[in-house]
Amino acid sequence: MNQRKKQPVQTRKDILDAADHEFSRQGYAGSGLNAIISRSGLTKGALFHHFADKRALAKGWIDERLGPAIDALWVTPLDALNSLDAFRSLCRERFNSLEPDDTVSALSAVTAELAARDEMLGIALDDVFTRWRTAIAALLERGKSSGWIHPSIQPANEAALLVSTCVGFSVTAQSSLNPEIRRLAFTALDGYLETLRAHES
Amino acid sequence: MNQRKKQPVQTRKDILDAADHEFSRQGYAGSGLNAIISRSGLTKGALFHHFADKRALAKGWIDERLGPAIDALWVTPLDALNSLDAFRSLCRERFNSLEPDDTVSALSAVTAELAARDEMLGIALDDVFTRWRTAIAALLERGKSSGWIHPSIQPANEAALLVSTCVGFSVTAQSSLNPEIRRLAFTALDGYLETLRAHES
DNA sequence: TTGCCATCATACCATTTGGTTGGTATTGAA
DNA sequence: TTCAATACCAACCAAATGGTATGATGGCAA
Repeated sequence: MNQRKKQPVQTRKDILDAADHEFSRQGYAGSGLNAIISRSGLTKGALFHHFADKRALAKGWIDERLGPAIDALWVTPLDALNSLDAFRSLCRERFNSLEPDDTVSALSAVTAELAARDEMLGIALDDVFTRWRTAIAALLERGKSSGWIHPSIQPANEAALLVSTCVGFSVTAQSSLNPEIRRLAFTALDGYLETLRAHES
Repeated sequence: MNQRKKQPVQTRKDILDAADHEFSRQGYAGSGLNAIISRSGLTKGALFHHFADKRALAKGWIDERLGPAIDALWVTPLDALNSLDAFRSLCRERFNSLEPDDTVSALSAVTAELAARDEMLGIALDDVFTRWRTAIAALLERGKSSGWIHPSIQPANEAALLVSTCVGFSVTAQSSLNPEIRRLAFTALDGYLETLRAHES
């Protein structure tokens, strides 16, 4: 009775949407399955039909929502860039914005919570970070070829540092009461990015 | 019956020790009070006698354990330094170590989990970060006076960036499957620290 | 049209959650 | 020695947790 029209694709999407909303805001342990199904408008039967358990739901969320969201915010834009100034502009756009970036902070929070404790989810999260790092490293590599990045720069090292710094931004920004701290840190980061430039000679 | 000898100071210490162990590893939401009292060897009556509720326990943990642990790892050592090389050595010692630093990663994880959601705990965590940032800024300020930090450097900015980066390290290190990433990122960080040096002339 | 499986809903389950209650033993001050 | 406040324990509690059992319905192949 009161059975909704059967639409498994949409149903799965609705569940992942609700999971995204909860996991992003409350973390993994902080999100209850009841809250998720309540938000999705579905029932526990639908949830456990599409996902084996809570972990599988989190895995689906990381692979199909969190990862693509990071790709859209960073990876894809980075692939299109071809100058240091454009890179600095993108960083400024992402970090100097007033509202805290909930996508990166969700990735950071769930990584801090789960990566060391759950191997499967840790690997899924590592995939996201790897794509991010690779996109930055590829950009710097292009810069070395094109001559706007200093030849002594090692792209993989800088990429690892930059991703770490982005994550650190999102976490510390949650804490710092005055949003000024975020701006101060970015100013320093922007100065650091400038040091990557090939010296005019 | 079976009443342990009354020692309120020791009891409170035991509870905070157990809370430290659980909160550091499982996070706030992931830590159950039952697990904490079970580890402490005490009972729920003792816990709720010394702490009003779970939040108050977390507040006590941050103020009396997590904060002082960060002070011991960073603030106090930083206060004793007086050269850029010594600063770089301290960073290398803290980050290039094989085992992940559980103190900073605990601070990072609990900040990502709570800072935006709980004002009281957020303020307590902000205190820890502020002391950390202040210690770095003070060091850089000394460096400018002594002439081993470039005059154009703005200590507050660099301090905010460095703390963010430290936090980012601890989080991303949890995820990255190969510990090499940590080393790559540190190498880049070390290169960045060198750019703070006053130019020989 | 029939039959069957995927897709849902409903009701239920054991366990765990943070938190209380009422009491007992200990302690230090009077 | 008395006495009240402190420190602690054991048992209990309602609510929420992740998860299951069962059944109903829809759609599609035969």
